[in-house]
Parts: sequence; C-alpha cells; structure tokens
Amino acid sequence: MRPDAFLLPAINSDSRFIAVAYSSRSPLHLKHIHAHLLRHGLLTGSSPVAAAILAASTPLRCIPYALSFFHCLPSPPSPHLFNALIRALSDSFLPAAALSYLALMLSSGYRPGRLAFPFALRSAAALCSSSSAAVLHSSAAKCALDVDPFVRTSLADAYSKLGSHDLALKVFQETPPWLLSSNILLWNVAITVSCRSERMNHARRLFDEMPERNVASWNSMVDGYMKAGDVDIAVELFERMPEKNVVSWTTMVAGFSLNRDYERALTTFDSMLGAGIRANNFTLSAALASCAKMGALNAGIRIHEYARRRAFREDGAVGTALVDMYSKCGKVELASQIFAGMKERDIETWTAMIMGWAIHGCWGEAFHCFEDMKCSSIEPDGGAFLAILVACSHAGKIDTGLEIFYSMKCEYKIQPNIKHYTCIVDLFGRAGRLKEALEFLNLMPIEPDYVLWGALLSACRANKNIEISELAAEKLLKLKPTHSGSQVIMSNMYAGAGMWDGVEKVRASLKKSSLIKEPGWSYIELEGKAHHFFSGDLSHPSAGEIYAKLEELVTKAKKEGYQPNMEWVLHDIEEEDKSGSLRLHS
DNA sequence: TTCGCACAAT
Repeated sequence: MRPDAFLLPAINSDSRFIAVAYSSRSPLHLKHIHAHLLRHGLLTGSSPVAAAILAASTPLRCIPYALSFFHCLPSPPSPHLFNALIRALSDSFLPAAALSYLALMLSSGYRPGRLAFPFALRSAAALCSSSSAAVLHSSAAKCALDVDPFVRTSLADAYSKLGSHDLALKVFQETPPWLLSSNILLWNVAITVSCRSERMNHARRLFDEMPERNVASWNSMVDGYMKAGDVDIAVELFERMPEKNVVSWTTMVAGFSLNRDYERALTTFDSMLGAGIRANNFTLSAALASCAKMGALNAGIRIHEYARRRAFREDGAVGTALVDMYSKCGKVELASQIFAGMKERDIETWTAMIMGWAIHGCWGEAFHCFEDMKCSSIEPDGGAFLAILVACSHAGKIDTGLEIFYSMKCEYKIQPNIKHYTCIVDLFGRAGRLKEALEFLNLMPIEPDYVLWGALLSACRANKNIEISELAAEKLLKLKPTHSGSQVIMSNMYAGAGMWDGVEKVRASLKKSSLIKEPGWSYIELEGKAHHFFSGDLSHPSAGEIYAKLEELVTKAKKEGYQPNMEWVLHDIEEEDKSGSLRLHS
C-alpha cells in the first residue's frame, strides 16, 4: 500500500498525525507515518507524534519495531517517550526490558513521573519480582508519588499479584480517606486481595462500605463467593447486579463449573447468549471446560460451531479447551485434528493432548506427543509428567513409567506430588504387582492420601488380594470416614473368597456408622438435554420404553455370549436381581 | 495515553 493512500495530512499538523497513528491497524501503517515524518524532518525525540507512534504500537504488539523506533530517533527521547516504551514493554513478552528502560531513563537524568510507575510495577508483577516491587515502592515514596491515585492502585495491585496480600491491604489501609473516596479501583484491588486470601467477610465489609461500586466490584465479589464455594450467595449477588458485562457472565459460567454444577454452567452460557452478550475467549474456555468435565459432546460441538461462526482463533485457551473437550468426550481423533491445526501451543495444550491419548489407551501417540513437546523446546512440568505417567499406567508400561518418574526428579528437578505417586502405585497395581506397589508406597517421602489408598484398593480388588486390601481399606476409612465405597468393595471381596465372617464384620460396621453407599449414576445427552439415570431408576417419563429396549439389547448380547460380571455386585442379592442391577445402571 | 474483575492441562 502506498502511504498516501491512507494518510498524509496536507498541513503539518501534529494532532492529525496523532489521530492517524492511533487509528493504525498494523505496524506497517506506523512505519509509513514514521517514514513520512523522517522524510520531512518532522521527527524529534520530544515530539508528541513520536510518543503517539510508540503508544499506538502497544496494542499492535510490535515490540521489535517499537525498540528500533526508539533507538533510531534523531534526537534524545523525552520522558514521555520513555514512558510510552516502558508501557509497551510492560505489556509484552519482555517485561524485564521495561525495568531496564526505567533504569536507563534514570541514568539519562530524568525522574520517573507518575506515569512510569504503574507500568514498571506491572512489569515487576509479570516478572514475579517482589524485590523490584519493593524498590519501586520506595522510589515512589522518595519522589512523593506514592500518594498519586494511579501509583497507589498499581502498588496494591502489584503486591496482590505477587501474592503479598498483607502488603497490598496495607497500601489500601494507609491511604488517606480523601484519596480513597474517589478511587474505586483501589477498593476493588482490596476486595480482590481479600477474596484471594480467603477473607470473604472482610471483602464483603469493604464492598458494603465503599462509596461507589462499578461492575468490576460486583464481579470480584461474585468470583470470590464462587471460589469459596458459596454458590447461593454468588447467584444472589449476580442477580442483584445493576449492570452485567461479559466478565460477570463468564464468572458465573466458570464458577458453576468450579463447583461441579456443569449443567448450570452451560445453561448460564446459553442465557448469556440469549441476553445478547457476545462470548469471548474466556467465556468459551470456561463453557468448553464444563462440557469436558461432564462429557457433553453435543454441547461442546455447539460451542465449537459458535466459535467458528464468530471466527475465534482456535489457539491459546480456546484451542486447549477444545482439545480437552473432544478428548474427554471420547473424540480423541478430533482433538488431535484441532491440536494439529494450532499455531501456538503452550504446556497446557500439550498436556491436554497427551492426557487425551493417555485416557484412550493410545500409548504410542501419547509418548510421541510427549517427545514432540520436548523437541519444540517446551519443558515438561508436573502436569505434563502426570499425563505421560497416566499413559504408562493405562498401557502397562512399568519400566518406562518408572524411568520417566525418576527422570522427573533427577533430570528436570521437579518434585513429584501425591498425584504422581498415585500414578506409580496404579502402575504397579494394574500390572498385579501389589507387593511392589506397597513397597513403593512405604518409601514415599509424603503421606499417602485417601485417593492413593483407593488406587491400591482397586488394584487389590482386580487381583483378589485380601491381605493388602484390608490394609488399604483400613487406611482409606481412617483418612476419609465418609467413603462407604471401600467398605462395599471389602464386603464383596470377602464374599468372593467365601469369608463370611468378614462380610458380617463389614456389614455391621456399615450399619453402625450408618454409611449409605452413594448410588452410581450415568446420564445421556439427547437433543441438548441431559437425562440422568440411577441404578434401577424408574423415574424417567419414558422408563417403560427404555427398560424394554434394554431388555431386548441384553437378550441379544447374551445370545452373542455376554455374561455380566457379577462379582462386584453386593453378594446377598438373589442371582436374578444381581444381573438386573448391573444392567439397569449403565 | 496510564490502574481493577473472568478462561484452558493434573
């Protein structure tokens, strides 16, 4: 494109150049303005147009150009230009450079103005550098700039992001009332900090006390209650909100999902679209995660279609959520197609794909994926190791699994957590090597939790090992007394081995503790509606037809040689009923 | 032109 096609004010007017710079849609536009200014000798290090070009480069994310622009100015850059560059860098992949340019600015004899601090603090937070934040805090205080509302808010925000909740609240509390009353954002930061440090009562007090609230104040509270598990209060606040934006809706979708109410997450997503609010990347990722968690393939496909219609890039969080959704809904090939089409993959994307192959028992694909990830210079983290270990345990690759597990500690310096250990116990257990599982468990440097004992117990059940299962069940029950499933397993194992006094003992203790085994359930998704089924459930309006069809299928299956495995059903039910309770569930 | 709230793998 020729530059003249879209710009070139006829007169030498800064304000028109500035307007054109801000309306630029690509770095190329900025370069044209740049060239024009150079050609006519209009560019200096202190011209407002120069600052505008740098400022306009921030949303275009062209850091290399911004840097070369800055360094090729015909005269020394003004503080204004330093600020613009620091801002662009603070929001980029090079936050450390923002701090370097702040230092350069100081050594050039400039004092950082009230504009430089917020950007520099944002960089410190992006770098996870508490020490930088502390240095910036004291320099701001020396320049008497820490009373500036923006600087104060940025300080509190940086401390909050760095996890220094108490320091963030201190900044808020030490703010004089006359500064506080007009600064909603500082209140909002204080609310967010209180929520993150699990002080909902404190957050609520601030929320009730603040002189004026905006939509973000409400969103923070709703999010806080959701994260604390207080779904009802979150819903109540959400309904009372005077104004809802896309963040409010996304918070609800993600909140329901976090609290395992996936159906409400999806109906909320639909209500949002119905209210005429457009979904963004955040919303789609949250909604897709709910589909993945409950295996709602059709809902997932619908959301995928929405994303395609609206030309969302299937990258980043949305791409990862799609890979995860298709994998968890049984469509690992589709997941793999999405994965292959993604241009940017981060550790989470790779992990979702490896886990997808792993849970489908595709060992070779999972392993190749793991190796490809390392080749594309992404260091595996704990999550990626967990995924490949799951692949090993599902495929019975004991030696490879152990090798990977030890390389994690020795080569990658990653401390395995309880989930990794559980995976190894599972690895031995599935292969029937229960003694080794137990030995491994006893040598673990961390305390086993009930999930781990549960994995061992399942392995014992599959391998009919009474001795170790007694130990596992005992430990499990001690750690999680409400876990009735382990008792039922024990009862069945005793019965299977003909140890009737064992059965009696478990029965007695079950009765005494009045534990009731939660019934297993499944659901099927039909035309966008989920239908739940419990074992022996007759509540569905079409129950008659459903069971007739089931009967027909089971008869057919029996003719083909199907024999229900009755070992795992409680043993005191009559034979006839036993096979019934198996097929009436799933 | 500067500050806040929501998302993806285990």
